Amino acid sequence: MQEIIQKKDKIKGPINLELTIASGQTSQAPWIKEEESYKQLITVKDEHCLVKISEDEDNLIINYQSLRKINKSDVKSKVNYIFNLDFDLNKLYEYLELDSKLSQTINFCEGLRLFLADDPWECIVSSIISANNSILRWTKSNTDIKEMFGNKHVFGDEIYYSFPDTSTIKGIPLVGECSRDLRACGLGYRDKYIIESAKIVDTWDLNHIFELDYNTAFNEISKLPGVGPKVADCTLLYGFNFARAFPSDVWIKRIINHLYFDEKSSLTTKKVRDFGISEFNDYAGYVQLYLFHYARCSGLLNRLKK
DNA sequence: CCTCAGGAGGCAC
DNA sequence: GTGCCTCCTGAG
Repeated sequence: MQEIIQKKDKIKGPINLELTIASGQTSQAPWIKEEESYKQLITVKDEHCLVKISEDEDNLIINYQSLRKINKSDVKSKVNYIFNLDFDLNKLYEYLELDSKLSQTINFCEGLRLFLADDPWECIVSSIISANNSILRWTKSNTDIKEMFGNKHVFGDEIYYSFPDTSTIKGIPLVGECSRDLRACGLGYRDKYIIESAKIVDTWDLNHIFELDYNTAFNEISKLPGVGPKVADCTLLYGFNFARAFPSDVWIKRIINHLYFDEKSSLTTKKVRDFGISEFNDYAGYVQLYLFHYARCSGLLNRLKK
């Protein structure tokens, strides 16, 4: 087990691991909590690496191990990427303070950061599963896919499963042909979307998506079956770190409607997406994250249900 | 038993 | 382009 100590005062703004991991962002299933640390199998330069992250008052502590040799600096930059530690949260808070509707979110979201995907392909699948679904079922499906179809990795007495790649998933038979099918993971009719998407992504170089401008990337990713506007934006935000993406669902529509429009206005999720992108620009993704978490914690979400 | 929530796809207009 | 229905699962 190797160790990386990262001083919190070198990070721009606060970091709350618990909040970030457990806030229901659709990039990946939550990391596993073990006493005071969180652990997960991630990939570092194509090598599988078990990471355990914890914190004390002054430091983030990253412990890691892998079967083959990997560079400490590569582990550090991947973990920093996943927890968006290079992002300046203080600047975001200065921006949120300018709008009284947004400034109230800070109290509920102190240290909440984007929880970015270790693997963009995993994020595409988990975002497809999130559509028309609940967080509880979504989490279970993601975990089941890894355990049923992923590769097993043993570290001492601990067993982890990596997320199955496109060539594995595209070969999974549809329901009825085999008992070990995707529906056994509880994801319902989305099974064919995932298998068909795997066939398409298998012919893509996903790293290419990172290089595109946001609109082009949105059009590209929208070509996949099961990927509509909301899922495309989730994928671009959490899987490819496009800060402008503003995932717009019924919940964010209700919140935006309540805060920025007449209660009786006829907003659609599409209009809300356009509003979010043009209003919040490069902070759109964070504003969506903060508004949703604020609404859930403040009780606003429950009031908007009625 | 029934009803409901949640986005994408598909079809009608 | 907009409106409406179905897809599956688990919770109530």
